[in-house]
Amino acid sequence: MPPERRRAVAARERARAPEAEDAALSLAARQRVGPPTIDDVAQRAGVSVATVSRIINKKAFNKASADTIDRVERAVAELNYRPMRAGRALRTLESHLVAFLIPDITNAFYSAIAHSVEIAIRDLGYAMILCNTEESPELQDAYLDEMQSHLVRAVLLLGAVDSPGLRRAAATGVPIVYLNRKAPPGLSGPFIGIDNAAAGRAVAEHFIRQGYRRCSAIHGPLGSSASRERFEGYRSRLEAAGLALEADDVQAGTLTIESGYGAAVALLSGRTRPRAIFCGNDLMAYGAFRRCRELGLKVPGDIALFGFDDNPLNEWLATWLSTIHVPHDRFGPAASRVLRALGGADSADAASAHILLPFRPVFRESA
Amino acid sequence: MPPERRRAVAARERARAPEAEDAALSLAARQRVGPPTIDDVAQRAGVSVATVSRIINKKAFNKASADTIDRVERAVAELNYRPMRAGRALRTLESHLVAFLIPDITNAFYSAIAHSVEIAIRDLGYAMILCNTEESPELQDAYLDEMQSHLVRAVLLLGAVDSPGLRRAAATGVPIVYLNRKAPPGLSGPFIGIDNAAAGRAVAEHFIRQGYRRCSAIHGPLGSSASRERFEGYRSRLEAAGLALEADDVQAGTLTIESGYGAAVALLSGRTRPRAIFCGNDLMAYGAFRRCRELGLKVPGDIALFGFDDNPLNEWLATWLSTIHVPHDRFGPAASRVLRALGGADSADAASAHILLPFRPVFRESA
DNA sequence: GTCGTCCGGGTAAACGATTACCCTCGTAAT
DNA sequence: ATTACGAGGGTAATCGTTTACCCGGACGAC
Repeated sequence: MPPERRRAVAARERARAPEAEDAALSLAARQRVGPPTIDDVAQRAGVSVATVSRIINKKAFNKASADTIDRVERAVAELNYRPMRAGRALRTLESHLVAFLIPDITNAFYSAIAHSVEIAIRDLGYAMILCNTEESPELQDAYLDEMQSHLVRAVLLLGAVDSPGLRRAAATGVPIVYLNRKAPPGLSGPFIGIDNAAAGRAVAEHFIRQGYRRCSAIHGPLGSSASRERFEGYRSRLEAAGLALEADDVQAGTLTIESGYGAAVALLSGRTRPRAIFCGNDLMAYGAFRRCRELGLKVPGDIALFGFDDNPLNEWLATWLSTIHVPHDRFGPAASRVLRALGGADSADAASAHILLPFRPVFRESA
Repeated sequence: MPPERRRAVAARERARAPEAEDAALSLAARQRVGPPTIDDVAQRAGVSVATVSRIINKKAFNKASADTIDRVERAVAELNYRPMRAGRALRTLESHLVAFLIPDITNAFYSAIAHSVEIAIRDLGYAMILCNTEESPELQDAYLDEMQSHLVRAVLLLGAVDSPGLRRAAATGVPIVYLNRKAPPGLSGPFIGIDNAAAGRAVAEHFIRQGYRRCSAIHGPLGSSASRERFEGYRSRLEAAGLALEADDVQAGTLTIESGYGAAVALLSGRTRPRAIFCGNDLMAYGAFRRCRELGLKVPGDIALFGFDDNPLNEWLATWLSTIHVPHDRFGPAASRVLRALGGADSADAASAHILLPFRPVFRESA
């Protein structure tokens, strides 16, 4: 029997044997283990549980004298009491948990965002429960359901994919904040991320400025607003400059290194090859890079690679990769603002707020 | 008022106004929102809550006829009912949460472990609550306390640091599993990781085999058993070969890229320089790599770098880095075994089990 | 016919925390 | 002297689930 159970069981046995004499009762009371409860604090401070609760929650302070507050706080410290979340959650029907759904925890860019968000969430007094969705609608749904039953305050959805469960969750009222990727069509909700279309255009402009005539692209899943918009911005800007992408020069990928490698194999298999490749994220650029090296192509001398996200490792390991820097460390503070607003009076505004973070092209030219 | 609250409030108001006529009652009953409860399921299936509970928990099936089971399961499906965790947790005094404390979520090696562990935890039917401790004892303690109040099943502690809260938590009975880094002195608990001393020796042997006469090291915090043991294994093996490390050739770091860079600056500032550097982890090797390039040194031609962990990105971006491959994808399954054992009859054995994972030196020689 | 003894359930008491009311003073205004 | 009121704090219901008991009937053994 896990030790946490012993206390409950003891209490139940006590209840079942009301004829037990006082000695046994107090024995049972003394023998119980597990964390102290609010009852213990109340007894030790010589007050009722109501008073203790009011004091630890800093509510209705007019209902407690300074002396009482002091006694209670001492009792809390002496017993090392911490309110059990389950009891509180059950009564208030809200927890101190915030769910964070992440498509790929091993992607350093995503985990940098997770890091930033975790700090913000902790500062708000919540704890973060992290779920890896692997871009799978089924997994996302399973977690969405699970998180609801945990009474999470909010769901932060990094890289949302469309799914029945998402639509269900959106309808039930738990706040969903979309990070990096907007809500799927028909759904709305606060969004935190960059202007992907503008960023895509910026890449195109750089290529144009450099005088690259033949440009190409490896884009991510077009079902993702982020991937779609950045690709569309890039494509349309090139087209406006008379450099329209040809079908052969566009490959679709899945935002993984392996997929970037595979796309580069296809892209660079013709007799002639593009001068520059815009990749949907840095990982795909890493994959493309390997293929370039296998073919003996110098980057960026023979072929320029442009990534997206600016993986924190880039400046150390991928000094050849130009990319769009997405300010991962600003997701947390932004999420914090949204979360606070959702709890406030202007929650209607917050529910549809779009926070656009500034992006910044980073040009890396070294070999 | 958050929608989840409305139901509770409605119920309370109902209780406060017992003279309300039936119409108002049923209105209130119909108007309530929020997720369905076990009562709703029971009513819809025409049974008592006890029966519903027994069926959804697959307990005491002899107490339900096939017909009843069917009715209940249909009701659950139709209402999309999911038991609220808080109620369950409060009653059973145990949750479906497993805490995972990670020193640095942006370190891809750690997050690869997190990924593996998350899958294993999900397979066990639990959810993972992830906390970033940043190697800080204070943060670790705060999270340890918080997790206890969440009634977590277990705490998986990746990269434990010694702290009062850890000793307190260890005493209270919540199972703590130490990953990668052993329990601090005086504490015991199941451990999952590699034989760091042997791995350190393997690095030394490689250097000896290669004929490197002057070897050096950038090690991590010696308070960490992992860092200490791998450095000690390396140092002692070199010494046994007559290649004892000199004081100038050893630098301490903090397992970050920046720290590796700084250590390399110091290490490579003398008139002569070591032929090889063993770094406490891959990140520090990345930092050292930059310094080497700044000095115009070829890696591994002029100077060999040896890392530790085998960051998943290495084979794509750091093809010059030899390292000790730690099987990050085996932490999850191992943790799963430990967790299952802790719940089983042999929990005493499990509480002190050491699972040694196989490591594998990876030699990368390309420029 | 009487006694176990299963089957198939229902009843109600917990789990720990919160909070709407209720109660009792002391004091001040009338 | 009476009323009003605020300060200080206690009582008990309640959140959703689980589960130890209780209960009525069917059925077989004696």
